[in-house]
Amino acid sequence: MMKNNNQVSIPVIKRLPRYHRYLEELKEMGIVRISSKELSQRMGLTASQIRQDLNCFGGFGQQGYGYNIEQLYNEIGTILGIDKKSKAIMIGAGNLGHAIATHLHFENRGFDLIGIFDNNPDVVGSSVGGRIVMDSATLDEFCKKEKPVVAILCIPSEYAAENADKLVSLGIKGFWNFTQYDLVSRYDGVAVENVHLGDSLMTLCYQINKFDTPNEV
Amino acid sequence: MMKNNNQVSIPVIKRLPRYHRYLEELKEMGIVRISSKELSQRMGLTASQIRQDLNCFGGFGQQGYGYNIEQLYNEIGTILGIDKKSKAIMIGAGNLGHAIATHLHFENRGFDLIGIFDNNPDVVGSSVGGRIVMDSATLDEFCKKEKPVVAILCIPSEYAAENADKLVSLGIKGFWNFTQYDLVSRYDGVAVENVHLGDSLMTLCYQINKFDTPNEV
DNA sequence: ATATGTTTGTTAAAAATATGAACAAGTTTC
DNA sequence: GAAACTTGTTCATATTTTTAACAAACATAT
Repeated sequence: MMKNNNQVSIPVIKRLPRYHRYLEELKEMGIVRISSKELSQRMGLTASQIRQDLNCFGGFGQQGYGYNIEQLYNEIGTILGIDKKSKAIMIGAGNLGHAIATHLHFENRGFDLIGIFDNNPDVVGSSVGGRIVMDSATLDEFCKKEKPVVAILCIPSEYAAENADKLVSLGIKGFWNFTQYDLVSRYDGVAVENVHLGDSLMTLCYQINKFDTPNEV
Repeated sequence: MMKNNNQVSIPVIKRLPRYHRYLEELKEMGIVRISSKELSQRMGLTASQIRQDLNCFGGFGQQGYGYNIEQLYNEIGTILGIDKKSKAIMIGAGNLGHAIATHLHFENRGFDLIGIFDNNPDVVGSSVGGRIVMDSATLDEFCKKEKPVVAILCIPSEYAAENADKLVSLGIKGFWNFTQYDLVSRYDGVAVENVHLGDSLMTLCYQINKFDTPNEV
């Protein structure tokens, strides 16, 4: 069913989780089928874009009928790979790491969080979301044995570079980066998904002040 | 000094915080000036783009010299409005809210977090980052008195819509939305900055699995 | 069965965004 | 004062992303 996924653009990929969310909601409402037109109205975009996005991966709909919601939901899940359950580890169990580890449902999004590491003796040994925080000193050994593929960086920005280098050498193929440090294009074949909360907040700041700033040409 | 900010594209705005970060780093390294060429090499983009981005707001450089780092840093800060210190409140003091409230430096990014609210009696009254969590029942009164402009939503997605509607009626002009709920275009003149962590994780999931999936055309 | 209305997949056009080249004018440096 | 830089700006081009259009396929109703 799947088409060539050789070069699907990032913006398309970024929209898939949103489709997935809306479809899940529709599914739970008991709705069976939907047209690109109606979905577009619900989501606030054009029907054309929906059809084109989906056709990057294959034809999941049917003329005159539309899309079967459950089928499309599953297809998008497969495209995203959330049935794979890749092994992930978290580096840093501070405030943010703690919240991410307990708040997110990794298992619903293609990951299995198999280890949390910190170098603070006060934190090592404590429980975070039912998982015991391990000492960073044992990271090498752990990785060689368990072979995680993704690392979640919840450490201070100044330690990001050295940690990332080390993790890549230990076989990590992707980062979920919560630090301010730019991991962009530092390594080949390593995926990086940045969550720059500070940048996001500043963008909001701009938008807020834009409205009530008089034009001062 | 500022040009017309009537219609600067979102991609440009989203790049400003990154410029800001790099300039801060250069400033702390004691470097005084930099050319668009050198900055472009450090940041992995073209000198042309940097000059064009900056010129959306005005001419901050000087021929033959380049840009004064401290000055440009301050200018970008002003453009983003981080000196304004807009009043912000947080709704939801669970794991994530707790982490956001204690981890982020709001005062460096144009905001002053003046209140945290929750409706869980076990949480109300506790201290989060030095701030006492207030009862959601007192939200109306608080807003009428303090007039916050931004709300940070750290509540379960199913309560997002009702809370947002209420907050808008109480004068909120912008949301930092950590829920999965789509606040897009629900209100006019209200800024929304989404942090969809689940979507971000699924995007990473796709990228990870893309590499090791054989083409099945 | 047939006609009518719906909706997809796909192609083509349009819009937005990014890139690159060029250059006069102002600075710095020697 | 001359040579080397570098910006702000303009223009042309390339790339990416979005929107529009429509034939072919299906559903539904009579």
